[in-house]
Amino acid sequence: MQHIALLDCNNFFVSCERLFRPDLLGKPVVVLSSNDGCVVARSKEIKDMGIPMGVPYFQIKDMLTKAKATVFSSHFALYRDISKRVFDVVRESFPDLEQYSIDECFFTFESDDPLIVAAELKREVERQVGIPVSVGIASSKTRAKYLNTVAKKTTGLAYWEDEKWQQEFKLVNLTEIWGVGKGRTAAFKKHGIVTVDTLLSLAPAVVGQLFGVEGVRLQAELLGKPVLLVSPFRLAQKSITSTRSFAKSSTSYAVVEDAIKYHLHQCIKDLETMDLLATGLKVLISPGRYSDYAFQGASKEIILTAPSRDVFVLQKAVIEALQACFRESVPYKKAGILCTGLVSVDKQTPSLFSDTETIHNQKTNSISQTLLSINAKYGQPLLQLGRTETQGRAWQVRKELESPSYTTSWKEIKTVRS
DNA sequence: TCTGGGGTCCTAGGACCC
DNA sequence: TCTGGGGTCCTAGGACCC
Repeated sequence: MQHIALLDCNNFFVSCERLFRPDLLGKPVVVLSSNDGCVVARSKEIKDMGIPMGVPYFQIKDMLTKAKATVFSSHFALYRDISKRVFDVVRESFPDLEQYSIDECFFTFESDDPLIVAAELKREVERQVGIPVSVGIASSKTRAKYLNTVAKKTTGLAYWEDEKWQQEFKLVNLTEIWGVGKGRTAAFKKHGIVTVDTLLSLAPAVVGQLFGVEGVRLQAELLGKPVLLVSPFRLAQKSITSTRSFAKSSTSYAVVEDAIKYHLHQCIKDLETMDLLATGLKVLISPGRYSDYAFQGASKEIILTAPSRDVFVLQKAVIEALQACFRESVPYKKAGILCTGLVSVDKQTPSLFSDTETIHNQKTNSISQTLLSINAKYGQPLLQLGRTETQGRAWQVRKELESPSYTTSWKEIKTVRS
């Protein structure tokens, strides 16, 4: 029988931090989002205290201190590295896995006793990497997702026979289902639909009429008929963004421009890594979401005459766009760049109008390359075109509680004595 | 004082065309 | 007084996810 499994790391960011701080096992730990803004990962002890996901740090700081919780800023270089190690182990047994997020993957397999297969994999990941994982197994992705949450509450493994689905699934609240958020919950509720069985009792045509294609898809998936397929092939990425909130808002053009340049460089670095070019760029600037200026955000899109990742071409365009949408007197709290229309370098179509630009690009490309390689060697961002660190301090993020780079920097590698 | 960042997909509505 | 209909393409914004 064909099964779809979802393997998910338990409290992933917390588990990564604990890997190098085994003294924190069994103790309350949280990891914060960028800027030390919100809680994005919680240990079981924290969840048991009733602290919800995504709550602002400042609101629960006292509570955490009282509980003697350990608090970390997020450390993505570490998490990405550990993530890769987890999937490398899964890939040994299931080479066609589909990586769904930094801490989850789907894979398919055939077996009459799926729990044995999953138990073996769980053991192996935990032995080789040390990150605890849970596996849910079912006949559709949406069902597997749900069983993963069941697994997390029990032994870390879950698989249900048909009978069990009939009995147990009926009264599950739709809010617990993958793909049902605030909007869809409200739409369902308007028609008196709250639990899984009510949705399943409707004819597909009715569901389609009321809730569109997404509704029909969801209904089939919940019935155990797979609509979303597991595929190892990642579709080409469609956009790259780099955005960040400032530690303090600012009305200074120079500060915002500096942030924009920084994000452009981050995007170019990603384009370089993925060997892609961008056809469009968008400059995004916005004030604090909770300030009086909340709706004064602005953005400006630029369509390039030819796909590019040349820092000279892009920076010029981006600064023009910023000047066009920047407003004096608005206190900006966030800035960023969105790259769209990504194309791979070998599929690049030369522009009808870009004769001169091509020549220009060849010259400037080598300068861009040189900048990138210097930065890659010495750790970025050492050298950036037209940018100095003089404005940097003004918008830099807070990251006061970051753990050492145990696995990605030789300088910070852990010393073990015996 | 202090409220994340990076993605994808869908839909409604405007612009445009014949 | 009376002012088309149908199609495509694009974009902004919303919903959702981790």
